[in-house]
Amino acid sequence: MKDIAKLTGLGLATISSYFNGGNVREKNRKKIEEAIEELHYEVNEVARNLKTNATKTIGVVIPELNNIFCAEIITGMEDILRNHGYATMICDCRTDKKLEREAVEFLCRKRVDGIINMPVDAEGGHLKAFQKTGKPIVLIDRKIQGVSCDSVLVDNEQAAADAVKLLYENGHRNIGIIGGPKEISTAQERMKGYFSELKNLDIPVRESLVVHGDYTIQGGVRAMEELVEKNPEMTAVFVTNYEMTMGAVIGSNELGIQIPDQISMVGFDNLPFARACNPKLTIVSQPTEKIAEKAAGIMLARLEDRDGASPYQTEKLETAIIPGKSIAQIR
Amino acid sequence: MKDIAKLTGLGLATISSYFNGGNVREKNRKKIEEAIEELHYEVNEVARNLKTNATKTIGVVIPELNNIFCAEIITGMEDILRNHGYATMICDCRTDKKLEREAVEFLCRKRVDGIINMPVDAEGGHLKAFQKTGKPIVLIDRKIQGVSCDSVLVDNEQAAADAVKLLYENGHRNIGIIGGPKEISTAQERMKGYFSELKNLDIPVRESLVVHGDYTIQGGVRAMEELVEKNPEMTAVFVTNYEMTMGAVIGSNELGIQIPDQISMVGFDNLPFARACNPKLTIVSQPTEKIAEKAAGIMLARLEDRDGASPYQTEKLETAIIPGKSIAQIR
DNA sequence: AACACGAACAGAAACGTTTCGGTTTTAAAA
DNA sequence: TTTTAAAACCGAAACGTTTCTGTTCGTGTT
Repeated sequence: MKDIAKLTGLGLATISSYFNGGNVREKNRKKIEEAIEELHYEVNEVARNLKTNATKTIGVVIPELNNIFCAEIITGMEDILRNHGYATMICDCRTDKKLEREAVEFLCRKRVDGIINMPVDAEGGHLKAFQKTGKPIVLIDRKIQGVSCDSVLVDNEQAAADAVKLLYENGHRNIGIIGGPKEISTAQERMKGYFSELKNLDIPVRESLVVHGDYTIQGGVRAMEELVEKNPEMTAVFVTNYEMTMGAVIGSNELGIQIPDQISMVGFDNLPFARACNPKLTIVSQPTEKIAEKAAGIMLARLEDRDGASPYQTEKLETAIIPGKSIAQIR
Repeated sequence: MKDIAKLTGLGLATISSYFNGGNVREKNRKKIEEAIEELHYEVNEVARNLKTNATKTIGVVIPELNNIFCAEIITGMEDILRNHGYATMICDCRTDKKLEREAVEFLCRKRVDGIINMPVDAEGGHLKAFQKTGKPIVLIDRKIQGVSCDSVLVDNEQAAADAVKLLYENGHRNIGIIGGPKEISTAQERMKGYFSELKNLDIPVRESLVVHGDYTIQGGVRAMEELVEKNPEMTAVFVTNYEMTMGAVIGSNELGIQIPDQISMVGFDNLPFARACNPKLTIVSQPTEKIAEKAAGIMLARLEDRDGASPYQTEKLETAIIPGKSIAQIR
């Protein structure tokens, strides 16, 4: 920049102004552009970062990158953020609370301008330190108790209720559920939707029809085996996340159970997989693209608006059921 | 840091030395640590970056984040890199050459210390500008002509040959192939492996058995339909990437073709999906974890070693065939 | 006790920007 | 032409480190 100043005879401030959209007289603008060309100048963002105390980088902490649900959301967010000049630093914490905390600390040290987090630790202790910096946090998919910040969620209760209702309408009364880890809010909500809809429909809850998996493929396999073994009269299963849906499909394949002839199934997430199943799976689909948009949008709003005082918002998005052929009409 | 100096009565250089693993007398070390505690000091990495002209950040440019193959590799790399203090900036270029170039430019502006790229543009023009900075580039999965740098690849030709051989051993003689885009090196190599193994086995090539897809699900569906329509005598199909494998499965489901009774299949990548298929799919599996390790390892070596003059290396890793139940023994 | 020598320390300069307060230029109004 | 307000410009200081060039300190040797 000094060289440019020298070459053009202008002051540093003017050059800086040029780069930051300030007002510069046309002929000077020309001179500057010539100088840039000649010197192959490129602004040093690091120096700028130091001075402005902002890195134009936002950190993303997620439980598993190689989980399509996460990957889809990140793809969407990264796109939007990058189009606004923000880089995305991703940290995969392998669904481990300790690693999650470390990831946040790491990003903190890297001085990201904000963090988007799909939390593993429902207590939220891992975010406390970062929050003290006053920089924005956006939670996605799962809510957290202690941390006051924006979040974008999905109406999981409604999603589960819809799934149960759909099965009911097709004549099913013995509907099993493969739920998620009890401490994760999405799992609680989906479970709640299941219970409330059963109650709604005057179907008594049977404990043996309720199994808790751990949101993994292997967990889905085991849960499916358990359900089938314990409930010979069961006619349908609702599986509450993608990995376990895969597991449930694997499980029924390996048990030799025909879907939907012997058991009907409603899965969760990932349309391509559902479509690749034989028969095509009926699933609850989450609006990943919208989640990404909302999360990135809120983050950008917090970062660009100086009137940061707007109250924290919680977006709740609707899911949809994508019909397949995995539900048998019975009776 | 100045405050720390003031508080301890030490000089700036000593404090800096303390933070960079230099020698500091024990009592001074203590003093410094107390001061840090009292001031809640944390080093400002941005300032450090400015001074050292390194950001401890490496950029990753890939065609699609939400493609398990990419996601798995990134997961592995990110883990390793972060454990060495490096952050990972991910750019998903949506399999678009123009976006890929923009991504590289973006990362260049962000002053990443190196770029790991799974290239979309086989010409490699998008990397030229970055290469001029003298910073390291590591190519993964696909090779490129013009750019001289390290790369870590997979032995695609062997992979394809293995698949064909396996089908042959099970009695198949009319083996179709769903190949990838002609300009992508992995697709070329897999195709080459198919041809050379056929030749090896004295099976004449039939043009109608060779279809080029575009590495997408939809492309796989279409390719499968085309193959089936054109080749009533075909008994087996080899599909050469994950998305198209999914597509081929979808296609045969929708055409009502039984696997493996009517057509045998060997797919590519993603064990969980293969296992979830009914029947379980036999696939060629790429060593994503190893690719990640190698790529991150090479990158770190380039960054840490000052004798950067070591010659560029090209790692070629072996694939494996994971047996399923999608191959029928015929004749 | 004097000496030498390496380890430990000190201070200033530099990295490349932005920004603040103040000055000059420009163009419109009188 | 003069006046005036706004627009454009200038240079120094600052952001928080690292590093270079010396200086001082500690320790073991004669």
